[in-house]
Amino acid sequence: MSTEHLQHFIQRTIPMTNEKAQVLANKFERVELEKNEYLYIEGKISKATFVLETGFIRSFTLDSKGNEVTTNIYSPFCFVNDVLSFFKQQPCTENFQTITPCVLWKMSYEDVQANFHGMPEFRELGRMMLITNYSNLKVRMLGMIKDTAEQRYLKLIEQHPAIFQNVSLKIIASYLGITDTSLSRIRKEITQK
Amino acid sequence: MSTEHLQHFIQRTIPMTNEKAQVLANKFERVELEKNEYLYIEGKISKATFVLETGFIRSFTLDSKGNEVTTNIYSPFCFVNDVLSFFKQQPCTENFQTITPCVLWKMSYEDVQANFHGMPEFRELGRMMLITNYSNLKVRMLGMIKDTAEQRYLKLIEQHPAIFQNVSLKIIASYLGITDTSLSRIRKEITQK
DNA sequence: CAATACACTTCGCATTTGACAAGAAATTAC
DNA sequence: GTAATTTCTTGTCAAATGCGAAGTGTATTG
Repeated sequence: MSTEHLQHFIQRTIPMTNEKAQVLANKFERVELEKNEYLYIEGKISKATFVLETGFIRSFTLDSKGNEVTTNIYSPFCFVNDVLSFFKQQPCTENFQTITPCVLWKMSYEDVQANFHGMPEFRELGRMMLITNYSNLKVRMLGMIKDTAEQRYLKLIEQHPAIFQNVSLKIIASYLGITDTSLSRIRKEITQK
Repeated sequence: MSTEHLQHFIQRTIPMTNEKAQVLANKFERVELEKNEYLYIEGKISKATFVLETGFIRSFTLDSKGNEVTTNIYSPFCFVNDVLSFFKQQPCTENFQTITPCVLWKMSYEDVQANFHGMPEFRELGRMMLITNYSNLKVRMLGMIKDTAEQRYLKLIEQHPAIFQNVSLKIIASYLGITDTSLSRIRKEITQK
């Protein structure tokens, strides 16, 4: 299978020559997953890190009442991992599950370790993964604070319309921090305007 | 003024010899601030990074209705900075303000840059700053999802009792994601148990 | 095709939470 | 020490939100 798109993703993330990017891309293993398969389980230690090429993935955890709460929805191309669990080899704090069939690129913890010291580009990629994740989390956190549920919904439609063709409104609602009932009400109000 | 405590903080963060830690510590400049002074202003680019030795600081932003929402409360010893603004030299997304008089250790962006390449310990400290901030943010985010306001309140008392002697309940309530009215009700219920 | 499951919407009701205002207590300023 | 300000609590009321159930439409399966 072609690593062409993966290579471009790497170059978008960290500028480097085609050759270097090709070397890095070849260190990933292609993985296909069905719908509803798990990448990470809460409480277990992450053994691999992923890049998503096609499909949709969500991370979720349980609230105090036992309800599943979606913490993130991943659409391609992007890193998919529990960075803290992976780098610090501590238990995952969330579950990661495919929402649709997915094509992923996988690298094991051992492979990352083996390449980390020899290749500066590798370290840079790891660093960028951390910064990207942190940045996304912060944007999300501030969005939760500053915006109303309706504003978050409109932003999501605008920025990730593909999610609405592939992910159920129940999961989207949970990601927006509301129930599917409330989301339904919001959608009704918007169409009436 | 003695850099002794700063040096120990550095060594707790990244294990290194006393000599190395002393060199690093000496690159910080001691700063004293009054109550209610600002370290960072939303929209401006961070020019310095801080370590808090004594006092309390909060970060906050405005929600869609213009209310101040406290995003974090900092108590010593800890890093205080808008990491993304500092490292990527992009506008701050929050305001940082002293809640009490504070003693801080400051390093300018230029000094960090000047030392970053020569000293591996420096890079490590920067990396650890990023990881610590990310980890804290993630714990906070998950706490907001998984716990009730009462549970968050009890955890804060348990883990940072000193905050309750130095920070107003209005700010604490906002940090917990509720109004001061709700916090007052929670406190009442707890004492009645 | 029929049966079943699933996704989404909608209704009524209960609960939670916030907004506002009043008042008590504590702190600060002069 | 007194006045002024701020902080904290408490009550009432209104709005927002979640919950459970019912109903509709769509997709899936045997």
